[in-house]
Amino acid sequence: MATLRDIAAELGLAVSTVSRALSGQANVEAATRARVLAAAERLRYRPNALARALRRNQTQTVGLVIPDILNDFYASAAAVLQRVLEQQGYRTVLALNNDNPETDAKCLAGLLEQHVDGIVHVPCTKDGARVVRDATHQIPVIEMNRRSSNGEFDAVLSDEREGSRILTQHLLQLGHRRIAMIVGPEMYSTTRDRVDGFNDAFREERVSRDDSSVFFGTYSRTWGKTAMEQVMRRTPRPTAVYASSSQLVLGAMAYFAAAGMHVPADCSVVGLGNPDWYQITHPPLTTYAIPLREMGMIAAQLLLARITELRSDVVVPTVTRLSGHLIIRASAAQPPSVSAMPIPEDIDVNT
Amino acid sequence: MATLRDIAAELGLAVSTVSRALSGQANVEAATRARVLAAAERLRYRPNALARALRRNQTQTVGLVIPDILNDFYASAAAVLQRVLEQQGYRTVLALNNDNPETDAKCLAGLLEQHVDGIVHVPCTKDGARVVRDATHQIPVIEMNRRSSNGEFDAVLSDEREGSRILTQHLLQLGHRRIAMIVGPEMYSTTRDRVDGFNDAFREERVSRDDSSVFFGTYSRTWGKTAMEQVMRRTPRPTAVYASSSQLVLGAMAYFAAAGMHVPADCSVVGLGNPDWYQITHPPLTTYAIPLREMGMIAAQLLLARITELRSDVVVPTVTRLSGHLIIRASAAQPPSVSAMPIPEDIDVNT
DNA sequence: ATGAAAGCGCTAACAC
DNA sequence: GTGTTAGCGCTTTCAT
Repeated sequence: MATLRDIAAELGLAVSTVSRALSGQANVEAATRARVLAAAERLRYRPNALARALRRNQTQTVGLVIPDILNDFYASAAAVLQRVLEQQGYRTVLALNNDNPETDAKCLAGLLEQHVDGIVHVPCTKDGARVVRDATHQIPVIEMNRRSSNGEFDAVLSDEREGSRILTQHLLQLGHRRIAMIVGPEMYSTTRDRVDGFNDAFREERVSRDDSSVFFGTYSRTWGKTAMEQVMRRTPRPTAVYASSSQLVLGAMAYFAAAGMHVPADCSVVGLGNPDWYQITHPPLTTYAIPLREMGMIAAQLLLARITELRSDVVVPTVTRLSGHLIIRASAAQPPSVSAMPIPEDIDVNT
Repeated sequence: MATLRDIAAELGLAVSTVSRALSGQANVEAATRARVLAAAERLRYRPNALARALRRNQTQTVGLVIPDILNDFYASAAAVLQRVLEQQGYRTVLALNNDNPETDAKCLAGLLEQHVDGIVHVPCTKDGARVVRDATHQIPVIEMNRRSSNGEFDAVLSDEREGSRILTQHLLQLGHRRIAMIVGPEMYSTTRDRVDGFNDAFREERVSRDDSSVFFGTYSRTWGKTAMEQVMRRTPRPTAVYASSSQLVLGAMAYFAAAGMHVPADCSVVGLGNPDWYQITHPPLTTYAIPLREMGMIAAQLLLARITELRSDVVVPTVTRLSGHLIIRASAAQPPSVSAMPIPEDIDVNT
């Protein structure tokens, strides 16, 4: 690998001069700069980002810690975030925590050792990135999508409570009175927000929530299916289901297909989020789209701002909450006046 | 940030001793090591990966260059790859090239500057990662999924030609004679393989390919839809469609839904790949599943092997080609003896 | 078993 | 405008 020293030797200059020439600083004669550029080209010189980072004490790298790269929810935000940061000359290193606290801690620690300039984090614990705050070398952290309960960090969220309320209201206004809501672990702020929104809608519409219930589990396809089995065993049977993540939707729809039930004739369904394939489910899904791309963008910009910001005084954490929008397609309709359809037993959804 | 020097000062030791103690080397008295460990803990010492990398000339980092993080095709492989590498103590930095040659070159160059120890690359040009080979500092490159035509690199591929053949054969054996195949750009090795497999099947089944055709475009939802419009305008109309990527499937299915056509009654459909949602399309999709996770795993292992391998003698590039398997669901059936259904005009798929 | 010293490739303060 | 110097935090000979 050619280094500054090689160029300097080749040209009989000092390394510092070569450095200045290459990094476009003033105080270098035009002719000298030209010679340096030519030599750099000739020797195939590539700056060593490591050495530069060590010296300047900034890596031009940010860490992104998300639960799962296969989930459209995080991948959408990640894609935009990566692009924005790249445009500003920052690299993004991706770490996957699988919503596992231990893995999460490892990810964070790794990024710290790597001396990233900042972190965008989807927390999965109460404490969030406390590790980073406890570190001796402070770097900005932006929480995205979910929020830890320690309130020390900036956060970019979507208004899932509102989305949930709108979705539930839609169902209520269609005439549904027994609605099943399928969610993941209660410990995530998003889960609580979603449930709160669910309750808000009943309150607002002055409908008793007694006949409706919330099924807590995990945000997985399996739980979507299992929960549906439980839902359909209820008597009287719910007339609508709110599957609050794409994975849950997947499981729920698989259940209906395997059970030979028709949506929305036999049961209405609404989802949350809006991956591409929501358009081609049968029928296309009514859902509340969350502005994931915007969230990624804003998280990136906020992080950039925090990084370049004067480290001088204490900054007060900002919480940005973005609204999504209801997309009415065909999976939610009025409930049947009577529902006497028998429920099949032992359904195998894994086809 | 606490450094080795801080610990050394605290304990009245030399940095080198502290370094040895911390990195678990021999020649350190047990008592000394204990004191060092305690001090490190107390001062919240975190090793500086940058300094270590600069000194040791290896970063314990590998680069992964893929076209698109939102595409299940790449994300599946990426997820596994990341996990395997992490287990072996390597970080993965993700770079997205969008199948754009310029972006690709930038990604590669950036990774080189960052001194990654190796790269896994989905090439989008004839030359692939030639930039890396031309660099003065050689690092191993593994091509994944697609192959550049320069043959200098190891490659981990799936047998898409075979998959394509099997899928087409399935259609042929069901009785289809007019099959439309929708693909992306001819310049990708995968596209060519898929088309070759398509042709193989006709040859093998001794069926004339004259009534069937291949629609080249891009691997996008839009092209899936547009291509379908063109396909359905053909007379006589094809009885089956082979949409050779999930994005193309998405577009095609959206077309059918908007056109009010039924799969497979009005037209059979087969896909390629196997994202989760293929199970809940209406009807569930018959497809050829590609072992993406295995590919990611093998690419990771191969890269690790190349990295740790003696740099001594020239290695001859390995090509690993993995087979997938046909999944028969319900989207492909026998063709109707007669098909006289009119084709609707001006369909809006963007619902 | 421990210490001293050199140096990875770069930048930045300072001298000239 | 250019050179000299110091040093980022670490590993690794080589002495002792």
